[in-house]
Amino acid sequence: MSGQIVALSQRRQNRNIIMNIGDVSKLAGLPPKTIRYYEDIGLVTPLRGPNGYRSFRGSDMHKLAFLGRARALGFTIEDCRTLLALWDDQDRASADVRAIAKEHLAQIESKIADLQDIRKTLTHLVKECAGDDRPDCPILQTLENISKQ
Amino acid sequence: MSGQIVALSQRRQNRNIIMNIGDVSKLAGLPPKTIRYYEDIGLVTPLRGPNGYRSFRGSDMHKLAFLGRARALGFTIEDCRTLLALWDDQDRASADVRAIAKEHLAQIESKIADLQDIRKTLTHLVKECAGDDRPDCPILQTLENISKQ
DNA sequence: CTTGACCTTCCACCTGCTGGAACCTCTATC
DNA sequence: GATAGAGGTTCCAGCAGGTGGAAGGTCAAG
Repeated sequence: MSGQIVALSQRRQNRNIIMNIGDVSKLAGLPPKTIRYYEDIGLVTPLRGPNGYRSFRGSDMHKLAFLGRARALGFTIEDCRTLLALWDDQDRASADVRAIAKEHLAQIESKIADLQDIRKTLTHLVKECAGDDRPDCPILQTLENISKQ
Repeated sequence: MSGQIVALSQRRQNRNIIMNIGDVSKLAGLPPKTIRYYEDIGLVTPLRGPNGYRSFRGSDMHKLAFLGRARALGFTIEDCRTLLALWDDQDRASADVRAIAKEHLAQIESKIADLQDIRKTLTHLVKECAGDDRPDCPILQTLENISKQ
């Protein structure tokens, strides 16, 4: 990890471990805009250099990477805030973390089920529809009157 | 269908086929707010009575029901706009409708795949985590460093 | 000393509604 | 005729989770 940082930002690394937004953006895989947004809502609090630039420490970087992964798993921002706090808290109970993940998993599963229902209907409709230049269309008929489904 | 209307709005039905927003709301299964929103964005254009109340004709009702079903299948508002236009167009080609549905189906399937990936990871993590009062937590460890997954 | 890549802030916009305030209107009842 | 309550109206704000763009400051290289 620190090898990457050195490779990516040799100058800064030589003086300090502090990075600009572009550097963390590349390392954490998050757009600068998103990182600024995360600062706005208090998920990270980078330092500021004398020029007004944000200065990200290693710990900020880690937080952002953590956030990127949690968001990629579909956790809400508020879940992320809680997870970050638990991460920081050495006295946490893993049960708290697990509860959040479990609840989130349940929502994911419910979403999958919803989408599978939709997929089933759509697949059926797409199969039924001739898809030629005639106007007759079972898809529109179904939307017109779902009982025809 | 008209039986329902009569049952639901006998007075109005006796004079005319025109309904207030509450009536169509119940019949189409959409909240009044949503119906007003759909008017705002030009999906329906009910008439207005002398009191300023919206007056929905049977055709407006049908459009709203159509919209409700299309939205329930996850079509975007813009898709709905197009589908409504095709529905109105007696000279449409069913291929146009089918293309929209097919594209939408592809997106649904991609979403399902994404969610299934997430589900897999979360299921694994939830299983791994003891969920007791100790701080050790594979979930946080994974978010900290996804390669540990 | 200029060029271009960064960085800054701020404000608007996206999707698809939803909540609430402030106000008007209709209908039923007293 | 007054009034209560259930409708209806408009407008403005906000949700999640950012994204786009303008207007401007800064830095490093040539």
